Amino acid sequence: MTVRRRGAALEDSILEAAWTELMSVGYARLTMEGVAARAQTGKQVLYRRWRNRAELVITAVRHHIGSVADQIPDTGELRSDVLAVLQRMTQRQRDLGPEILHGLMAEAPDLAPEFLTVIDGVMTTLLEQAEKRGELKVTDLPVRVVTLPADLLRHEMLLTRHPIAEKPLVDIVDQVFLPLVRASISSKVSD
Amino acid sequence: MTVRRRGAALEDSILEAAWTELMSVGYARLTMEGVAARAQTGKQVLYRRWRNRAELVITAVRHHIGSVADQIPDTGELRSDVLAVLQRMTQRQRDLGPEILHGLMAEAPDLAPEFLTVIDGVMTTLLEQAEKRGELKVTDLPVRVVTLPADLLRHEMLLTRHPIAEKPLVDIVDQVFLPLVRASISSKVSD
DNA sequence: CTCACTAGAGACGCATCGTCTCTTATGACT
DNA sequence: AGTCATAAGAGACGATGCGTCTCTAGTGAG
Repeated sequence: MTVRRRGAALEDSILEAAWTELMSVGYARLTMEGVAARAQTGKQVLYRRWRNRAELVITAVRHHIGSVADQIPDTGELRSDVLAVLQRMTQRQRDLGPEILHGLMAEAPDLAPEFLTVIDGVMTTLLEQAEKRGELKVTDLPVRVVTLPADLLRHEMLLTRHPIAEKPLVDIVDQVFLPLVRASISSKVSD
Repeated sequence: MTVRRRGAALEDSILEAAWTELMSVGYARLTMEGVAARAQTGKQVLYRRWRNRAELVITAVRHHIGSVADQIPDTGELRSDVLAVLQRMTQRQRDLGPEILHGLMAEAPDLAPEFLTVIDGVMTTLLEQAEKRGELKVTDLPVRVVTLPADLLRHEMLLTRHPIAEKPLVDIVDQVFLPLVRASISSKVSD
C-alpha cells in the first residue's frame, strides 16, 4: 500500500464499496469483511465510523440515491403531483429491491419513522400547492388521508416482492385518495 | 435420558420450546441450538423437520396463535365487523411484537402473500354479510377498497415499533373505509 | 423378541462477528 | 525541514451459530 486515503476520500471509497457489495450479493449476505476487502481497507476503519452493518448500509444508500424530498413536483394539478411522488417512491424501491428494504426494516428501527415524516412533509407541500390553486381546503383532510397514498404504496412495497407497476399507483390515487378528498369537501358543505 | 419422545409429542415439545425461546430472546437472537437445548433434543431433529429458523418459527407461531380467519365476526353491522377484524389483527401483533414480525418478513418470503389472501377472504365475507343485510352492493367496491382497512393497519404495524391503540383502528374505518364505501354507493347512483 | 427407525447428543468445519494489536503513512505544528 | 500524534491498512483472535455428520441406544411395529 503506497497511498493511504483519509477523511472524505476514504469515506467515499467505503460507501461506494458498500453499495457495490449491496448490489452484487444483496443485504443478507453483505458482510463487513466483504466491504472492507472491496474498499481495500481494514474492518476497524468501518467500525470506527458505523456501529453495525445496518448503519453503514443506510449511509451508503443515502449516499447513492437521495431523498424523495429532494425535489417536489409541481405540475399544476394535485392528481399528477401525487402520482409523481408515488412514482419517485417506486423508482427508489426498484433501485434497492425488496430484499434490501426488508433487511433494513428488520435491523434498523430508526429508519421507518423517518420515511413517515419525510413523505408527510412532501404531501403537505403538495396539498398546500393545491390549496393555493383553489383545488381544496387542506384543513378538511384528516392526517390519515394526507399520508394515505404513500402509506398504501409503502404497504404494497413491503408485502410484494416484485417491483411495482404503474397501475397500482393510479388505482391508489383514483380509487382511494381522490374520492376521499372529494368526499371530504362535500361533507364539509353539508356540515 | 430415560424417556424418548416421538411423533406429535416430540413436535409439540419443540414448538413450545421455540415459542418460549421466541418470547424470551426475540427472533433475531433465537438460535436453533437454543431451541434444541430448551426442548432437550438435538439439532438434527429440528433440521429433519424444518429447513431453517424461519420455517420453524412460523410453525411455532401458528401453533400458538391461530389465524385471523379462525372466527369471523358477525355483529350485524359492517362497521363493527371490520373493527372486530382489525382488533383481532392488533391482538396478534401484540402477541408477537414488531421485532418478530419484521424478522419473519425479511427471512420468509412466502409469508406476506398469505397474509394478503387470508384477510382478503375475511373482508369479502364481511361484505357479503353486509350485502345480505342490504347495507351495500359488493360489486360497487374496487378490490383495493375491500382490502384497504387491513392494508392500512398492516402498514401501521410494520412502520411503528409500538403496539397499536384503538384510535387508529377507528380512524381507519371512519375516516377512510366507510367514506369510500359511501362514496362508491352514491357514485354508482350518479352513473 | 427382533429389528428398522430415529431421538438425543455433540463434534465438526466454516463463516462472520466485533475487538485488539501492530506497523507505518500522513498531515499539522513547530 | 523535522517531529509527532493520529489513524489507515492489515490481519490475528475468541466467540458464536450455522448446517452436516456420526454415533449410541430407546422404541414401536411386526
